[in-house]
Amino acid sequence: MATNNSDFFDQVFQVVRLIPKGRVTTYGAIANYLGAKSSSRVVGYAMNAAHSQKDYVPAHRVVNRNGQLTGKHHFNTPFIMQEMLEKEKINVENDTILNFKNHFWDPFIELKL
DNA sequence: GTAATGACCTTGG
DNA sequence: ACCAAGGCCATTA
Repeated sequence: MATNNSDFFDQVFQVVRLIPKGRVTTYGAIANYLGAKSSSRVVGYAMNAAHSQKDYVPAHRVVNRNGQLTGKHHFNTPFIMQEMLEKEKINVENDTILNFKNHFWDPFIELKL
């Protein structure tokens, strides 16, 4: 361990960066992909540190199981997240992604673990 | 060092 | 079907 306890965090960042444009995923999916489905909270916490990361992390493409933009308030502005998603051709209304299942990006299927 | 919180999810009543 | 509580891991006070 080279003084890098971001092991789990780095994993999350890697997966999030791999999310293609116009697609979204959930914390549980990432956690489950990493083998820690019970630790979905840590995934969300990792996103909190995403801003501290050197590389940009599309945290706006990560939402909860309900497809709700729970972490929009953690961005620079609470509107940036929805704006970004709309730019990705993703319809967002009432802080919730429409056709969420249609835009859902599953690492298990896409990354074929 | 202990206690409480958090961008969540699952299960029980 | 709806409401409530627990669990998991890490960070911060």
